[in-house]
Amino acid sequence: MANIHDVARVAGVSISTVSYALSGKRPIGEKTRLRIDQAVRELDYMPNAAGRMLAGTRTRIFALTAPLRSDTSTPAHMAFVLAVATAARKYDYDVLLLTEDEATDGLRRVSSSRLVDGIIVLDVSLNDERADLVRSLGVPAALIGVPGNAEGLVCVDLDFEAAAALAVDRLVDAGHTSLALLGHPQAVYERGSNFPMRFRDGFLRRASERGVPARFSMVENDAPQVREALFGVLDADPAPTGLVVHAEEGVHKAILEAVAGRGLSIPGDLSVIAGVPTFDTSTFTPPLDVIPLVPADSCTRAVELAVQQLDATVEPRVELVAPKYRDHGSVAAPRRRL
Amino acid sequence: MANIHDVARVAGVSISTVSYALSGKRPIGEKTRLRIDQAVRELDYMPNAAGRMLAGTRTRIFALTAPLRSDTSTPAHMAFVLAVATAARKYDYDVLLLTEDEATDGLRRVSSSRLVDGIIVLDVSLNDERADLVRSLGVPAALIGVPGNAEGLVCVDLDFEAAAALAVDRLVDAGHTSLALLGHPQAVYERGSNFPMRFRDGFLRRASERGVPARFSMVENDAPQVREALFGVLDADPAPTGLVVHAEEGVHKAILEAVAGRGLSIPGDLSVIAGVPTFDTSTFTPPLDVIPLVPADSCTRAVELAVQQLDATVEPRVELVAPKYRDHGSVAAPRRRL
DNA sequence: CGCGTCTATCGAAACGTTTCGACTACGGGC
DNA sequence: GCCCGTAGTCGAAACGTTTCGATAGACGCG
Repeated sequence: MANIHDVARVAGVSISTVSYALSGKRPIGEKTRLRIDQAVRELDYMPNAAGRMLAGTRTRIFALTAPLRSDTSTPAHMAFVLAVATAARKYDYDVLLLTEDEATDGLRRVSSSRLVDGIIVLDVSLNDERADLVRSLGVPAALIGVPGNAEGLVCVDLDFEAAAALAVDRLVDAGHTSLALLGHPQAVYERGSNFPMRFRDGFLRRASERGVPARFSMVENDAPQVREALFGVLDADPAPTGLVVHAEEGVHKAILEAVAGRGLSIPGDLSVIAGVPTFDTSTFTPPLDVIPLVPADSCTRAVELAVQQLDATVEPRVELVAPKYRDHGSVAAPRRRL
Repeated sequence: MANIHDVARVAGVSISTVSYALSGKRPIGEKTRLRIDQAVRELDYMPNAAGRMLAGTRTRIFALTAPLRSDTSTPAHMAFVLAVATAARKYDYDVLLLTEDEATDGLRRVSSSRLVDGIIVLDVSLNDERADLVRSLGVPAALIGVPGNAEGLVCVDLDFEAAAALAVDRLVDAGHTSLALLGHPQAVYERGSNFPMRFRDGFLRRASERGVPARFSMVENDAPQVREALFGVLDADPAPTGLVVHAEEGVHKAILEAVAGRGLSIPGDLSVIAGVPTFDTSTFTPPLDVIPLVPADSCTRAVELAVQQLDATVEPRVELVAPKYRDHGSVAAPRRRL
């Protein structure tokens, strides 16, 4: 495998000239550069990563810590991992994957051995020990999600409260006077991530601000229980005519089936909005209006912030990404009460 | 950040002594080692990864290439990624994640810059360009899955044909005389991975060997269509009393619902076996007998084989992992024909 | 007492870059 | 004619390890 000395010899220059020609950090004569380019191609030269890391002060690697356990990993997790990896490549960074059982030890290891230049933290929970660790390590880092104590940290996340509020506004603006939110299974609210709560709180607060009665119900991820929960909600008084769903893909499908099974039409009898899913609701029958959670949005920004920390100090902050509404025709004015 | 020179100075020895003390590659005097250990703790020393890579000939990093696109990533993919990362750590290896759109370029990049010691290839498809690339790179590698042309490659995979045959045997041994397989959506068989076909072929072949009529039907991932496909199969003549399902989790659930909805009991009216899922079927209602696909099995072995290639030549091979059957009571003798 | 054989340790080279400082040659401004 | 700045190039140091070969002392043995 060719190294920089080989290239220098073939091109008839010194190695520093080769280095500068490749990095462009100093001007190089036209024909010299051509000879060097030629030699590089001829030898199929590619700089050795270890040499580079050692001499430069960058490894061009980020650690990505995702609390992945095979039992709790949804397709959404994967989408985030993917989005981080893709965003990192845009800055010529690679991604080293750390798993759940290595969460803190792994972070400690790769950062104090200087294997990585920074850390991206995924799926941050309210009481996340990785948040404290990152703070104490003092390494460039960006969290995707907001921990209980975000002091001194750089965090990025979708504005879940605003997303829920946006859903409420849409429904109320369309004329609905009674709303409901079907949420994740109870376990999700108890352990871990705080975004389901933020969505729920945003929903209830805005409904109250708008003076509209609203109920919230948690739903297990299982078709019969979905149906039961849905019917329970729809039979309330006053019966909700606007529904927001914040749940897994399977639950959405089960809800649509149950709605159809009950002889209700969307949006004729019931207006429905899907809240912050990572999957595509436009292929559902019927397609659902949606306020999507786009992993690429938060992840790109997080990587960007991590990169900035490499040669400048970045003020700690919580950046909330504004939600967007996508209309697919599942919201309409409520049918007149008889 | 302390380096090996600092440790040497504090311990009052030379750096080579420190290195040998830490690696254990040469004998070190008792009290010298104690002084070194003490210095290491005192300074919180951790060897610099880049220096190590450069001097040693190992980077202690594997590349993991997974053809992940956010649109096609199932929880199963994640389970494999996870299993590889976990297995790698057992050998003190870290995992660098390469994504779909970087598949070949990324592999080329990380291997010719010597950033990784080897490559683990996930979710190999029949006509996988990564297989050819790995062959031509001549880098230690292990594929999980079997490409069309496996020549010169080290591959590991579950023995899907044997798994299907095992399912057939169980049902036939229990007395069933007509079987059916509900498989993945058609698209899965057309594009990509070959394991669904291998499972299907194993099923049909063993059924034919056992002289039992068997039908195969592809099922879209959508509850109404699942029901339709199921009923279509059950209404065949002779009506199958033994059913094998090779599909996503949601499809399994939809099938169980549809079976119940039709007033059929498991295993009273219908015996059901789940074929090579990565999810847990013991919590279904009713729990299903299963021949599980355990990501950790193949992944651990693949990592092991990659590690072996680092300092020995490993003969190219396709290693098929033997399937195991787990009984949860969803198979019984068929009810007597009236 | 001299020799070989250990054990424990050291010094120095090597890994492959990047980057700093120095040098030459050249052109322009005064 | 001198001074300065700039383009283009080179040599050497530095990054932090691992590992080879050498050396010094201890020990047993003839």
